[in-house]
Amino acid sequence: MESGCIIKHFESYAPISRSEADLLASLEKNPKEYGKNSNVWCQGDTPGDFYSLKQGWAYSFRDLEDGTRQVLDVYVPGNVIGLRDYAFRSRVSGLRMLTDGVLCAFPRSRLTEVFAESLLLCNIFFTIGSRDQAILIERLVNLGRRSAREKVAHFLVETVYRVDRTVTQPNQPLHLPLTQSLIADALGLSAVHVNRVFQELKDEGLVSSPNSGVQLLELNRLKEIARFDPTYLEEDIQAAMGEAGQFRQL
Amino acid sequence: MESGCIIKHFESYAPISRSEADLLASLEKNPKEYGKNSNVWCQGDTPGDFYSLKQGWAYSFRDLEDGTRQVLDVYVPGNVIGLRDYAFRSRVSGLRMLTDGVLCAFPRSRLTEVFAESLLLCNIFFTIGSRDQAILIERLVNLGRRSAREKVAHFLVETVYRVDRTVTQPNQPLHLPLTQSLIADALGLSAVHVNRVFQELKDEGLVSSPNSGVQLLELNRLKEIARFDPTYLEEDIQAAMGEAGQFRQL
DNA sequence: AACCGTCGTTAACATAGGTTAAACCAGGAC
DNA sequence: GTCCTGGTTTAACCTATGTTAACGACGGTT
Repeated sequence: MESGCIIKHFESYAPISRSEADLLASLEKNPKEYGKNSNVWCQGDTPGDFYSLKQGWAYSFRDLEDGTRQVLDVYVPGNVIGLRDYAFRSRVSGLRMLTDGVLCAFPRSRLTEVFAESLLLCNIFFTIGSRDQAILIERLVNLGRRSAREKVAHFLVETVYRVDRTVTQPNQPLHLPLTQSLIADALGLSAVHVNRVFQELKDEGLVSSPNSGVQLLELNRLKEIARFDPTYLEEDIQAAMGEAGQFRQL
Repeated sequence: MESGCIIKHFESYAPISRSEADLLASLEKNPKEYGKNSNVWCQGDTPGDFYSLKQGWAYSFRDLEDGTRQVLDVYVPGNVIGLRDYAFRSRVSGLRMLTDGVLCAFPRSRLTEVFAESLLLCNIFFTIGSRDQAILIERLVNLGRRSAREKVAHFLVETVYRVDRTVTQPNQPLHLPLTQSLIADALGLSAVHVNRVFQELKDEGLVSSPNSGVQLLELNRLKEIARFDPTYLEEDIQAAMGEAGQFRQL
């Protein structure tokens, strides 16, 4: 477990060598715990570090002038967070914990060095950026052209897909630590209306909400409602680097 | 002019060396002309090339099952297009010309080589990805949490900001080759309603629509309406690479 | 000149989703 | 136990935006 949280995540993209693992390990400063609802950074802050999310859930968001907010993305364990601010002098969005969790920080200033030392890692970072964009694109489609019912279903299904299923028990009911008002702010809806949709979905036996959070009971029905097509989550670094890529030497 | 269209664009991020310019030049296959409304690629296609937009305007979009569509982004001369598909086996969105134009293609397979040969170019590509994300984020906020009037104003102002003002005559009225139904599809609105807000804006003397396209007459008023904050367009590669970055040798 | 297709415009009507507000519920702090 | 607080639930009411449909203006084609 102390193999470092970035490393494990990166291995899911491509086999990485000993030296590359060392390089990644050198990036990580000490893991740090954050309490539920605590801010990791705020929009406008000067970006110093990127993070990888070792435990727990987080979300990025923008607060608007009129007191309303837009949730931009939800992060699940394993995700690399903050690359989006790579070339900016201030953070374009805030980051807050959705649950208690642990983050590993690594300094932005060292990213260029990593690029220089490992082409594979460079490609993986690029792949992550590409995937992040694909997710944003899909969220855009969701916001722009789907009904509230479809939006909610799509968001739930996507989130399940993003959870690393190697961690989740395959056949267990799927539990997401999302609140209804978070979902509302992610989908551009009011919390009241999200609740209306939830009542429907509950009546149909597709979801339930125990103490807190959401349980997905009928993933397949939800996929149908959302017309969910997971292509946009199936990135593949081989497609980018070609077969030869991974045999390159340092 | 034949210095290559990518090169000019990249120089706007950082001074690039002779050898880097040569490297970039080697990427470009022949510029090719595309007619208005022609498809450059379709969603689902196997991604082979990236493009830089030398002349004219283009837009990326997704067609939905119910016949509706979502416009994802509009591209103006100079933009690099398609990086988003970097790590995917099929294009996540289609690309179509908004006007007649010229594109330069460069093969994805060579991008890794570029990364290997020039750290600066690698960083610039990363910066472009970062900027693309910032634009998507802002579009998300626009779709999720603003009124139709604000959406339209914001979209127009953003688009003006993205046009390279070194090309545009500074004090000329700003003309954008956008159609109302494109704007509708970009903002998740109906064409009819976009027209309604256009009537308003025209009555107030903020925009006009001559033969075709949109003229912005009162940019400052539009910015107010949109509560436009251009921070998200002001990326800066120095922030990422640090001061030392650009003095590195090949 | 006549035709056609695309885009813009307008009006009448329909509805999904917003707003407000009040009650409720569970868990944590004391 | 009692109080709070953050989240959920319900209901009544309201409005921004969608839908449909018809017409007009323009540019390109034959």
